[in-house]
Amino acid sequence: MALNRADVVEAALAILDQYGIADLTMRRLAERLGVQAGALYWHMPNKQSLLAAVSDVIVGQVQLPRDDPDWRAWLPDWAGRLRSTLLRHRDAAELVSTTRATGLGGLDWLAAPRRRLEEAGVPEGEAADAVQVLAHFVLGQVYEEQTRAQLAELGVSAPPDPEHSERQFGFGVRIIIAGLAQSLRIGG
Amino acid sequence: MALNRADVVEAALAILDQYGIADLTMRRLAERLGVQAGALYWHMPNKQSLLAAVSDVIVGQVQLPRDDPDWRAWLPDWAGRLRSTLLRHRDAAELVSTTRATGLGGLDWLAAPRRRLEEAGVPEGEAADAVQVLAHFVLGQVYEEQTRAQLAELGVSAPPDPEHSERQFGFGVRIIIAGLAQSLRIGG
DNA sequence: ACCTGAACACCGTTCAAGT
DNA sequence: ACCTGAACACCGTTCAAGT
Repeated sequence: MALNRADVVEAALAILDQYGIADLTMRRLAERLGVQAGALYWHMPNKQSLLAAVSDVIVGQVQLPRDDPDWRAWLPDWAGRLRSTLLRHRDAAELVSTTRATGLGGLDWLAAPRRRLEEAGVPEGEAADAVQVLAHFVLGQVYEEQTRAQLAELGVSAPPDPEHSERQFGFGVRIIIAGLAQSLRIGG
Repeated sequence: MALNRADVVEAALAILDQYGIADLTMRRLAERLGVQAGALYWHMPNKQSLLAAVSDVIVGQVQLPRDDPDWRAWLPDWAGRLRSTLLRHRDAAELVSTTRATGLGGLDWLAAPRRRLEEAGVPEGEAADAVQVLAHFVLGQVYEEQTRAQLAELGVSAPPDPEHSERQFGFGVRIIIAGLAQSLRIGG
């Protein structure tokens, strides 16, 4: 059977998970699919689009928290889910960061937290900015976690303490939520 | 005269500023220095180290704010200086982010803000975490600013509104400072 | 000590030609 | 419609050999 776009993206994600972003090359991907490298360009315009598609799949896996009347509980929950989804895929934070920066991703995965803040009475623009702050923190934090974990795998550095990462993450999220609560001066 | 490490790093920074990180290749760098690519490996162990060295030069250019009895004024000042230093060099946010994640940078450029918080009475560990939150935000924000600016240069997207970036940055910094002030419950 | 020349093992992308 | 084969223009890195 002939290949389709979804097959290509799925195989790319599998390579990412197993070998990391450095080994996610068009040639390796083609090999895994039993096809020549050039064939991939029938399904994708270029590598950037492929990476964006993989990024979309990953952030699409973030499950939204149940409704909670308190946005100060809902938002940390969401941030935690984003983090654990990223941690499930190798180099995911790096991939999602670059995709976000280039604006090539086709999924507006910050829409949900943005809407949650707007429901709480935060004006549109501020809700967008607020979610951006949180997203930058989560991506930056997980990026570092994932890089350090891989360096440890190579024996370059000591393995990172998972509890420390957890604490650091919680601390950052709390700070941002507290700052939001004060700056936006809103209720539940 | 024979080349030295400093010459190599300086030339690398010049290429970064002019052409961006994608064009900062060992071969182009060698060409600019009038030398064969292999010669660079006499001065640097590999490309990663070169990038880390360039990153060190950039973050080393951040000038510290004058002493201010109020850390709530000092820290935003520092964040603003970090941002403008990054904006002066093409792709600097991306470069510094990856260097930070890999831990290859030789410069502890977060030491100053960390110390400033400790002087204000924040316990060591919390000061480090707090500065980390701020750093992740600045890097993430500028990363996006720089990528969008380059996309606009290529005519791919509309040029970003500098006032919007400014406002968004100020908003994020304010949120984080407010959150810190509340979570750490410290004085001037 | 510092660099050349040349190679090795790769990349992403294009495109005429095949089926 | 979908893929092959082969090329183009690159990469980072190594290393014997030169000066």
